[in-house]
Amino acid sequence: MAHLARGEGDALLDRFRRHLRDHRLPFTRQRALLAEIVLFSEEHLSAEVIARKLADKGERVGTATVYRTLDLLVLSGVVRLHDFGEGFRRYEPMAGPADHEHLVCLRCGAVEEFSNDRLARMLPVLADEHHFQHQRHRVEIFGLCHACQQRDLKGLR
Amino acid sequence: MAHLARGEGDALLDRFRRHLRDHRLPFTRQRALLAEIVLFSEEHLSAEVIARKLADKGERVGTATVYRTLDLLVLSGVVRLHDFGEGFRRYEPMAGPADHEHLVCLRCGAVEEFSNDRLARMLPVLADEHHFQHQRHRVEIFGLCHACQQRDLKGLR
DNA sequence: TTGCCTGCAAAGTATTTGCATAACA
DNA sequence: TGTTATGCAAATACTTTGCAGGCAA
Repeated sequence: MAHLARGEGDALLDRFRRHLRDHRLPFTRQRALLAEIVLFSEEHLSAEVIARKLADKGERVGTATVYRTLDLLVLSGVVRLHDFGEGFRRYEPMAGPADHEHLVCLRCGAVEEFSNDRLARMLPVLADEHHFQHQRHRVEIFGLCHACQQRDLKGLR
Repeated sequence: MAHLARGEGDALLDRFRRHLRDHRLPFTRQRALLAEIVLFSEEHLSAEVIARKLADKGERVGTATVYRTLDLLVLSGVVRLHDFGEGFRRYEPMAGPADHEHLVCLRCGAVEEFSNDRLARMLPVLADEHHFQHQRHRVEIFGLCHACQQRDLKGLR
């Protein structure tokens, strides 16, 4: 992960604030707290993890507010929603215009990102071959992350 | 869809029966009914749709049995489980050893399949470049199916 | 017969909604 | 001050589990 350039989180936060202002929606304490957690995170957070981070800070924020604010962040275009088929959703800061794909570790659940031009160019072409109009896509590779591979090697010795 | 060669459903059904026999598990009426619906389907069915198909046949099969039998079908390796992030899961007959990817229509929800050798070879390589051990992957392209594109064109005239 | 299965209903998990109160602009 | 948000709790959607009774081998 760790794709956010310094200041990128700030830019997203600004965009979020602008979105709220443009729609005459208040920038509340809860929204600020949530936005900060998600927009400056290097991970793909779940609603539950976000709620726990708030609780750890000593902030009392209701579950409904967490979900409603996440919706708002997605609507503002500063956060991207993911469903890796785990039974819950994850949220990550929108990292510039560059799309990226995911590597999901089946052992430890870690999620890494990658992007590849050749892949990105290929998918709309493949769609077209099937008379399908590509709008967006999702590529996920499931397997073992580097750390878990190392751990396996150690275990075998 | 429509990828199943004639007789392929029968082969899968045989494999399912063999799996049950090998594990000393009974081949019950419900399991036969469910297997038939899923293994001979051309679509990616949800548990709900499967239950409805059973009900339409006048068969009374409990929800729990539907889910438990689907688990069994997945375990036997004759059915593949999918989660397209719709809030529920879908099941499709395992179509030979050839992996395929999905085209999901955002308008009508139709799911088409496709496969591409170059793509299939590319993904393990990309994983490897990130020191990630590829086990399986998921490629989904979201957009408009041919029918929905046509419909749009008509609407514009 | 014996073990596994089945249906039902209750529990579980993640998320959404309704409503009285509270906070923002 | 007038919206709109918030927290709580109840509701929802899909799936899983527990249990008493019922089939398959």
